[in-house]
Amino acid sequence: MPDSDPHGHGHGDRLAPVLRPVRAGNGFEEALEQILQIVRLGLVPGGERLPAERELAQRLRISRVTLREVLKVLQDQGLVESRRGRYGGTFVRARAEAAGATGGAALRRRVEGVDIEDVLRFREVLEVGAAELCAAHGLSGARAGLLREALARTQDAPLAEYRRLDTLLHLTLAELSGSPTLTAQYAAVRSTVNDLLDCIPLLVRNLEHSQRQHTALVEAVLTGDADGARGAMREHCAGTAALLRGFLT
Amino acid sequence: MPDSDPHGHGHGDRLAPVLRPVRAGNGFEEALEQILQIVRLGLVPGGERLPAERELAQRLRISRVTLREVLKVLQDQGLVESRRGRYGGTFVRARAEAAGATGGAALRRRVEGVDIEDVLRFREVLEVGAAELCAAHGLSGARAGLLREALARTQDAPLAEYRRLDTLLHLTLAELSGSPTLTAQYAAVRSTVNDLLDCIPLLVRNLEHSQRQHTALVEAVLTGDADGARGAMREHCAGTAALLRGFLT
DNA sequence: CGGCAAAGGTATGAACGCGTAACCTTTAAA
DNA sequence: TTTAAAGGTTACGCGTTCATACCTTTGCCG
Repeated sequence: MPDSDPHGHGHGDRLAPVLRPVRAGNGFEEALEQILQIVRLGLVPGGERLPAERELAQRLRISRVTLREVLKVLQDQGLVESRRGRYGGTFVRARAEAAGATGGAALRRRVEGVDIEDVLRFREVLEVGAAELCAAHGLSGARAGLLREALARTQDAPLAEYRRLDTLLHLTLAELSGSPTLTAQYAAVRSTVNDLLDCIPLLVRNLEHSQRQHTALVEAVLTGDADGARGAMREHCAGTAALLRGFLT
Repeated sequence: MPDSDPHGHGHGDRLAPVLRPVRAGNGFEEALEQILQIVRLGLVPGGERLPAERELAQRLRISRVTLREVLKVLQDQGLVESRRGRYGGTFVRARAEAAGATGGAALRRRVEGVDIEDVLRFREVLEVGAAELCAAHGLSGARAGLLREALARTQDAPLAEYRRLDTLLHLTLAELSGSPTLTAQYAAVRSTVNDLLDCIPLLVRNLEHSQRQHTALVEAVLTGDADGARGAMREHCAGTAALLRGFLT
């Protein structure tokens, strides 16, 4: 008889999925994670600034003191750079500069311990679901425009910006799904995926392939072809997944 | 020009999906939420006990003091009942007794402020995705057995237990998807769905319909029919969704 | 050229949340 | 009647976080 079930009540570890440790981190760590997300998702491109400290602290509902400790860490890792004076701010460093600062040690530290299968499957579920929701419910003119716009931006993207604009396209689709929870979860998982992608080479072949899939995907979504959208997205995700599974042991 | 973009950097509120307030609650509230999930999901059936305080505190990584404050609240709401002495413990009260205690005021409080569309869409995405993953990857003999078993239990369920066993069936499928993240997210969203379901009448008609869908779903999953599994699950979710949308304003 | 406004940089002290640790009390099985 | 295991209680202390104020830097605009 297992220790955890001394009374024979018979519900072995059914509680496991829910009974995870509370507070994965303190406020400081959570804030760090969120700002890392902004950077990894490319919501603020390299060279541009984050909101001012006072504003950022308010939005995260933490004190400026705590926020500054977070920024201190990011600066030590070479991910951001602060400039004083009016029109100063906290600027996101381009990936090239950033990698130079610590040799990517911080990235490797973040990536190890990630359950790749978990991430890839969860990602696929969210993306395929979002695509299907958008196609099935249809998009109003304005919303369709947003999607088309995001796609267009990826078409004529310089190589260094491709990852960022691709992320934005997918994030747009997630937002258009009409489920804020889905959007937030996608943002979280995608930021992890981007970390993984940073560990492997960027192949132009895959990139062109990606672009064709994006086009087909958006086409299907806009014409309300739910099956087509789902299929296109699944294939698209499978491509990335195969790539990552291949390179990461 | 909007206040939030004084420099014209042009990234309006792209940050919104990520920049939510840190620490939705303190440790106390997070723990409360998790134990509520256990109860709402029926992971511990009415009449049975939660793990002992000392063990529960360890698994949640909180102190016994904090845990006891959580249990105090749950007791005040009539959801659990403590018994002292050896072979005592914290027992989950059956829904009938629980409702009597506070007249369901606590339930109504939890339910208001829920974005129903968000919940229903997110739920559908997760469930359909889990079904497809299971069908596509195939289930080993042991795993297939778990699913069949969970289905069988819902077949001959007394009406009062149906909700609980249905939840367990769906949770099993989520676990079999092979993505712990998906499982955890499903647990969270399903506990909200159960709250919503508690606000509307239970119709035997729907229940029978549900059962047919469950059977078809499991059948499709076990034969590796991904399209069929997805379709069955989507229909199943649509049913619940229509019900909830109809009854809740 | 000088000042203003907005940004980051610094310092301090209090408040609060939470953990640790020890103890008491109850209870049913052995 | 003993005892083990459960809930009930208390006290103290530490680390995080907040609130607040103030200083310093710097570019634009009058």
